[in-house]
Amino acid sequence: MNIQSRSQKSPRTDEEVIRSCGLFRGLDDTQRAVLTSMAVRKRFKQGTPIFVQEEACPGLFVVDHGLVRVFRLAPNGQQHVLHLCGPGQTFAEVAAIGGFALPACADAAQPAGCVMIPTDRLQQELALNHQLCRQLLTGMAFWVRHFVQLLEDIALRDAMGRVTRLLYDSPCDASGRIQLPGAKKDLANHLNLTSETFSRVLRRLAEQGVIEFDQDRSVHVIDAQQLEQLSGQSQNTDQ
Amino acid sequence: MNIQSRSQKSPRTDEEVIRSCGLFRGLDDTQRAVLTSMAVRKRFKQGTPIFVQEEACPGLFVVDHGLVRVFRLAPNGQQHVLHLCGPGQTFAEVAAIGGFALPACADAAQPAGCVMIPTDRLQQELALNHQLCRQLLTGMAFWVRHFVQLLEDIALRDAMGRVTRLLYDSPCDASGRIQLPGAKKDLANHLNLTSETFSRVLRRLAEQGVIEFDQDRSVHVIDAQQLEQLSGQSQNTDQ
DNA sequence: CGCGACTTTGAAACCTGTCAACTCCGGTGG
DNA sequence: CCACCGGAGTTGACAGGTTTCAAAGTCGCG
Repeated sequence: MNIQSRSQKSPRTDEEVIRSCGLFRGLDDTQRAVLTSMAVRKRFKQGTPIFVQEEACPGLFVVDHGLVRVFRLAPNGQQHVLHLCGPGQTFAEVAAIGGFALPACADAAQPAGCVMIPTDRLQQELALNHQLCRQLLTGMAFWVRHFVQLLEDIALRDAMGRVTRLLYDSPCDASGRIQLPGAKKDLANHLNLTSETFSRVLRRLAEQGVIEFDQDRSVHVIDAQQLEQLSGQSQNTDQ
Repeated sequence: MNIQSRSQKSPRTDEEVIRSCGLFRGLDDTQRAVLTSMAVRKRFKQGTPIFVQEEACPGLFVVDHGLVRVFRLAPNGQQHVLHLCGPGQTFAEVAAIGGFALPACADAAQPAGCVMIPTDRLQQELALNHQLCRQLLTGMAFWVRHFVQLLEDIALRDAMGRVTRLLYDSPCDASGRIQLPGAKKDLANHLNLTSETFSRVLRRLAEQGVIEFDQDRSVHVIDAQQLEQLSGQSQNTDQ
């Protein structure tokens, strides 16, 4: 499990937010300054829609604080949570860079503040700035790889496998406590499970002594080794 | 349904193959010439492994003729078919561009010929060539969008929805005949179904008069309207 | 306090995977 | 030429995991 590094304070400068973002890691100060100069601040109250799919993309968003829920809406009203974006993560990058309509919706799962780089200014900069292009290109490649893994998880793992993998990949503090981001129903949906199944799996893990519930939506990992083992395999309970 | 455009002859020059490829659409002649100069020919007999996941990426592949199966292998031996690549399609682009290990395996589902652009030469070129960078950047963005759709399909649709969508999106000739690419078991696996379920769904569609089987692995669409309707919705058989 | 959203829990229904048998087809070798 | 074989595809019966439905419990908030 990853050890949570910094605990971020809310008021950060645009430059700090952009620097904290994985997608822009590798840019030098000059490059970042260019992006910072284009940045626009956005704030969203909990539950507020940020954008709707099929619309033109307003820009590339970097989360400063809070939690953003990116989800895809099917014609019949079903929705699937693609990402829960916390501080330092980006969303709508793909549409902003590719220059097409938004493939998904987003709203604020918790009160959230973002830095937005408008699509047109980003495009202008991309036309001139070779280094930025390359940086985003490799960033995008990582992004695809991430999706391939997500796809594999949903396709090849059963409920237990998906949940344990989520826990195993989640950041935790030094004592092994994991703060679940967002509501359980959103997490469950992201794993393509119902909240009921999610709940049941968690209980089974607790009964087996692998985890314990703390109050306040946090989970304490007791048997990290078994958790790893469970998250490593998939389907078939054999062996 | 898309109308199949050209039927390609096998022997094409490297330049023609690269031009036919969606990822490189938008490049001018000079740019394409640069890529062509780096190109290496590869041929694979049916069933031959092309590469194995976790290896270093040899290069970016463009399919000239035949069919390539790209799939991910889980630790327990299960596999999931990510793509069936026909003529004009690329694979291993992500790893070649991002410069990391291959996230998936590939083999020849049918005898196949490919044009390969070696990773190191591609990287060299990307370092210098701004236009190529931009082109691949937007290409990559489309690629991500494609994955989001694939994810949505598998997450939000039931077996009937996935199969009808496959049929609806498949290229057909003017009379509405669809040539299924590759073996049914591979197609089924790509949709995250077993071949048994795939077969049953197809039969149900035939019983309802939506499609008819021709011999020779091809399908004749009778009621395109109903097919569209079925492919548009998901889960729940209601209405 | 009381409403509403989230979570938990149980029972039943459903879809899909698994297992097994059978057919069909192409290739091999006697 | 034909018997034999193995892989792909079809079909049926069955089991199992998840969803669905329903109800009760919990938490936060006006």
